Amino acid sequence: MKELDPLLHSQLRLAIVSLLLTVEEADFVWLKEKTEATSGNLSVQLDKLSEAGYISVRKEIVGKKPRTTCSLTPKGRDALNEYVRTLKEYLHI
Amino acid sequence: MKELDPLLHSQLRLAIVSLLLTVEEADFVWLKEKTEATSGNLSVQLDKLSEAGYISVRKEIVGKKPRTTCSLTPKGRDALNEYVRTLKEYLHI
DNA sequence: ATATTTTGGTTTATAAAATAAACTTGTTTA
DNA sequence: TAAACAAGTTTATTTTATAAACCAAAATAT
Repeated sequence: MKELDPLLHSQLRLAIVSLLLTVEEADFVWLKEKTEATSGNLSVQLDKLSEAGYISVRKEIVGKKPRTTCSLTPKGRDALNEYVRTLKEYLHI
Repeated sequence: MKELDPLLHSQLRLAIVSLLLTVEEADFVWLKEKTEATSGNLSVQLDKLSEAGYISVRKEIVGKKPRTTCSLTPKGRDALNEYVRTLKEYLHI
């Protein structure tokens, strides 16, 4: 049996990547609202996705406030597609 | 966002349940071969699924050897269906 | 006959994740 | 100007997954 990419096979990271799939760009605050994760957890998981090259993260100051914007990279998109393929094999869907 | 049943959202447990979906009954040795898990890991995860009522486990001695046979319960099947529904929502598939 | 290996596991220990709590820095607001 | 808030980060704790060690009985080799 093929293994499920452990980077994607995590509740929160899968949620993040799924959201990014629909939206082209998303900031920290929006992701936090959508996922209902704590800031800390979200921060950690974004780092992991970023280090894997699955998402790109841009940090800037906008109107005196910090803003962290994320988007799915082609590599991330590929990984997700592969993950879905594997899942479908598992679940016969 | 709905949460993915943590009992199913685990590489090995999902593999086990997926296999049981196709086969009505399976013994420890067969599951071990198919999943390529270690005995210890398999034993632990079967216990968790069993305690959750997702699978039923029968232990017997057959021809002087122990045999552990597992099968998916209706509850387990329902949980898996729900899990799949949630995943589909996440992934838009 | 008796060591030795194999089978079919279980139990315990370790490594890795996920999550939460505490902290930081700058910014409003009372 | 002290208190509260926003947007995060860092560190600590808990939970999970995984692996290593162990066990009992049977089969095999010596």
